[in-house]
Amino acid sequence: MRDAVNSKNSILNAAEKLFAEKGFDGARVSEIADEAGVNKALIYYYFDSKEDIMDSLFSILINQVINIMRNNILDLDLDNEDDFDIFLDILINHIENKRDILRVAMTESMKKTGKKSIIIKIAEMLISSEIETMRQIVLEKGIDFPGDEREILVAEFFTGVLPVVNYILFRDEFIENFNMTEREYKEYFLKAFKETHFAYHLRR
Amino acid sequence: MRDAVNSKNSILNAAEKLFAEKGFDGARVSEIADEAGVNKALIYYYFDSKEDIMDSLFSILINQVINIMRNNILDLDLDNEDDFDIFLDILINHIENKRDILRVAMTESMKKTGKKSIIIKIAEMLISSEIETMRQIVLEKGIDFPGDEREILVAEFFTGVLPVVNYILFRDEFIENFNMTEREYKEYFLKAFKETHFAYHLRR
Amino acid sequence: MRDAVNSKNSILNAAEKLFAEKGFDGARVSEIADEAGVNKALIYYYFDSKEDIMDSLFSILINQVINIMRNNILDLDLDNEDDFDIFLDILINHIENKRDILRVAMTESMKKTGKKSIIIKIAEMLISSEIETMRQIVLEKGIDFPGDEREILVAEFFTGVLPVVNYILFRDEFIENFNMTEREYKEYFLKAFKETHFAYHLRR
Amino acid sequence: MRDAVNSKNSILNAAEKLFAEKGFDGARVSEIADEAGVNKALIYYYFDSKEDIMDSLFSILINQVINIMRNNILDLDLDNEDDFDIFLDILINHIENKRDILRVAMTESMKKTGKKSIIIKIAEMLISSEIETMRQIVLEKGIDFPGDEREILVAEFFTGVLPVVNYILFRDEFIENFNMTEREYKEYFLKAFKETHFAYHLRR
DNA sequence: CATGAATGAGCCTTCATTCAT
DNA sequence: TATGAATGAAGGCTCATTCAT
Repeated sequence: MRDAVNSKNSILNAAEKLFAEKGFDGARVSEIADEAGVNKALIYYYFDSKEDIMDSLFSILINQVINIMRNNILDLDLDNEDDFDIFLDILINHIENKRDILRVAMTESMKKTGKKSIIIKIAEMLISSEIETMRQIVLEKGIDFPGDEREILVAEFFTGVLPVVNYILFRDEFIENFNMTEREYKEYFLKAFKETHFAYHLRR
Repeated sequence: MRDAVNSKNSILNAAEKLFAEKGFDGARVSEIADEAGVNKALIYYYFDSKEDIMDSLFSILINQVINIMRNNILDLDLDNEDDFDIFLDILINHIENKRDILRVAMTESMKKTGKKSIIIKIAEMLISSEIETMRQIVLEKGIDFPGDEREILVAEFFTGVLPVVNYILFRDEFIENFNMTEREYKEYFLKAFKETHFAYHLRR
Repeated sequence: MRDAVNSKNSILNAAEKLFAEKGFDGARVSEIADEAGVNKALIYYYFDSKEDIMDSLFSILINQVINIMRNNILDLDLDNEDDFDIFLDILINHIENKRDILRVAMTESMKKTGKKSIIIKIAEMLISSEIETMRQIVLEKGIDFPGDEREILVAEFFTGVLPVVNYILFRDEFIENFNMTEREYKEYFLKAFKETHFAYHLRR
Repeated sequence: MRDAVNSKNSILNAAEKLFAEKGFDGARVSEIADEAGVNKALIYYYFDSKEDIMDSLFSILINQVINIMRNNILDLDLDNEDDFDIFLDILINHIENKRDILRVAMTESMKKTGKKSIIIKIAEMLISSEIETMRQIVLEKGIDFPGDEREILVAEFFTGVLPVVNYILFRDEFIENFNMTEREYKEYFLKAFKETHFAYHLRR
């Protein structure tokens, strides 16, 4: 191979896949090496430790989230149904693409390790970004700034972001166990999501 | 403390705690023994394997869910705000009490192991119960049976149950990182939850 | 085997032998296990780490040195040739018996690790003991206390103890390479040692 | 700095330092490369293996010993106190300069590897040289050839050379642990050494 | 000469599990 | 029931060494 970039990426991809399947502790470094098609020792040439691989993956994820946010998605007017649909589509698409690493992020974030979890880090970014957007809207349109920014964070996080993430992560199992098609699964979820989260935006 | 029943319970309690903290793979049988104050080998007198401990915990959880469901919680009329509040209170309380094991259930269920996850099992129970309840209402009141039972499952699961579970599981970290009090955290969540999930019930 | 004391001792003996042959870093834990006839993991049941094995060996050595010192060897009058001969005999015998671990102690002590080496620890014990003995003699006989106790330490250590230790440690190689018998080797060394170290005691 | 000769020398110097600090097995090839400021692979351009580096260092040491011996140091009359002082000074100086590599030579020689140790090789050189010198003296002065040349070797080695070597190797630790100045340490040792080894020469 | 990338072998340590009492 | 001792099977990580450029 003799190709540094490819080797390192192979490792990252393999790790992402295996961490998603078995969890961080359940995945074996040797499996990652096999999956990546590289020598096990090479992993330690590029990374300090197994944990360092996960940190790198999380770091990449965070950068991607930042890029997504920069792409003015948040400029959409979520109180408008068409915009909300577009936003939802984009959001689901992004989450869909980051499925595996998000699965890892969720499971690892739920452990009580004492360290700041990656999900919280992402939440921080989202809120600070959303608040910035809001301030601009407030300035431009002269409307009231909504009560407490932390209130928005909590609402968006638990009734907006997390349901979508969970919808993606549990899809395969849901479809298999409750015999529905992927189309039905999506239809049911979107209907419910719009009746709840969109309704919430409307009312504000 | 040193009799049979207590030994077994000590082990289960210790395992619940450690699985919640470190995940199933991260927790060590010897740690469980230490935390439980029993000899490591004794664990294998009561349980076949480490996995058997978790299965036992999940089995207990499922029985508790069944008991909760039997206690006619589902007889409440969720389209009535007072009833919804009562229901929400009870639900949150129950989830609160099962915090640790639910944390384990969530993290383990998110892995792509191929086996039916415990979260799916619980979802199955909830839907079959809810549908049974509905059938009775349909019979008694002569009203229409709602479109598709699976639609209800999806809606209830992703916009009802999971947000509440996540609200409990992420509490400590949220409070710590976004400097809010426990009271504020609860207030913000309940407000959002009612504006979404309760609104959803109303509209049906 | 199922015999704790024997297992632990087997490990210690095997480690002593292998550390002496190959040095601490050169010896393999698996070799130690094989040599001891125990499972490799059992080593970690009794010891925290490979280093802990060596520390235990050194700790045992130090205790033995203490015991040797307690056995009033130091009460001998080293300025009397017969006593000196007896003393020398005892000293050589002891060192002979602790050959292997002393070999390890010497090689490890020569590394510049920054930690206090075991050879220095033993030297400390010897000097404090010798000084105590001297104080008593001074008190009993009313003679002058020799100049500086540290002077004695240096002299005894480099012209007394270390030569004897080295004489033991280099024996096999000397005999093999300079074709002498064990008897000749001993004779030559004792002659030289008495002409130097004993002469030194005499002159004081 | 970056030319061939310097690269090789950097490697040798770095290896000497690290072998002295950590022993041959404890030192890492990558550390040597870092310390030398060269690429790790370059080491294998100049040397066949890690062991080859040490062999080169020992080879250099032996050549230096030969040079030292050629400088007619051994022509001094060690039975004359002034000459003995001069000799001692020169000897200590030389050993001082070869400190690090001598430390390695000592520790590696003490292992029971079966191979002829470098310390023994040096001893061989010393004795053959000394004996040659003696034969000349015997021829020139018509005096008796001393009993057994191996007797001389043993005496010189264990009561002459090794004490001086050890004095150098243990200096730093001695000074630090027995709170003496470097000057005191030297004074005490020289006094003892002369009272023993010089006295021995006198008596012959 | 020099170097970034790669690797086979193996090392220390751990862990779930079992055995004997 | 309970436990100290024991073990097979890895697991993460390291290291001397080699390769390709």
